[in-house]
Amino acid sequence: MAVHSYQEAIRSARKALADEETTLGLTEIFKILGDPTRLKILLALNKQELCVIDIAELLGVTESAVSHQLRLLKTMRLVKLRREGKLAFYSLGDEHIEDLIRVAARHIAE
Amino acid sequence: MAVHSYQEAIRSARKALADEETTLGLTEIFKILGDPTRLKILLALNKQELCVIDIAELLGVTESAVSHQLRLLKTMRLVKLRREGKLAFYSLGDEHIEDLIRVAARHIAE
DNA sequence: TTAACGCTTGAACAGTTGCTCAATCGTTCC
DNA sequence: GGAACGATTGAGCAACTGTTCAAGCGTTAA
Repeated sequence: MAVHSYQEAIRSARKALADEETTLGLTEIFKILGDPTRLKILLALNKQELCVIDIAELLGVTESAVSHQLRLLKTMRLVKLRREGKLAFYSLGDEHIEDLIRVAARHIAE
Repeated sequence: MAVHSYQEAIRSARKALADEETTLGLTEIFKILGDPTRLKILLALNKQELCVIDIAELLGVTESAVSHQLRLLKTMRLVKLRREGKLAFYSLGDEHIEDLIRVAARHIAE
């Protein structure tokens, strides 16, 4: 639908901003993905579960740094945890993440 | 395709992390979207162009704050500028943004 | 029990971020 | 020209973020 007047444009924009709560929820997701360590963790867990030590080694960062970020990701329900003995296996907790990353990648490729 | 051994899982993860440059590009996009002011600007410009004063009023922030963020968005080619007299009309510079926001919204709605 | 291992946690620190404020620029109107 | 207006800019600041480091927890192996 085309916008016919500037007044109408402003009304349309106001409508797009109406749901403040959703908007803030969106920023939370994007903020999470906007850090290299966290995004790499999610990429690494894309198709399989991994334990903390291996994630750390794959990313080239300390276990501590990974653990801190995993806690955040778990809180946001983007990863989930399975304990097995003294190992902690993490895996993706949400199927939409893959979509998000794919769409963003398309932007880069343009 | 299923992963049959943990060694294979590690190989798969390593492959997912192979393209460091793309990964960093992705975080740049997500970082941009991960701020309420910037995301709101993009939402407001979703279907029409707007000038700085009106964006500021719609978001309830100062023109200065909007202008700072618009500069960033313009640098990243997420918005583009059209000057008309003393007004500066901004509009979306990329059609993928809408997709990104839609996919992220789906995550929230779950 | 003790030691080793995988992982987590909290405090502290350095770096970054987004805003405010004041000054300024460019355009329009008188 | 000068005033008004829309917009931009840079410096400064407060808040936030991600990492490091050291300490500690739970589990397993000796």
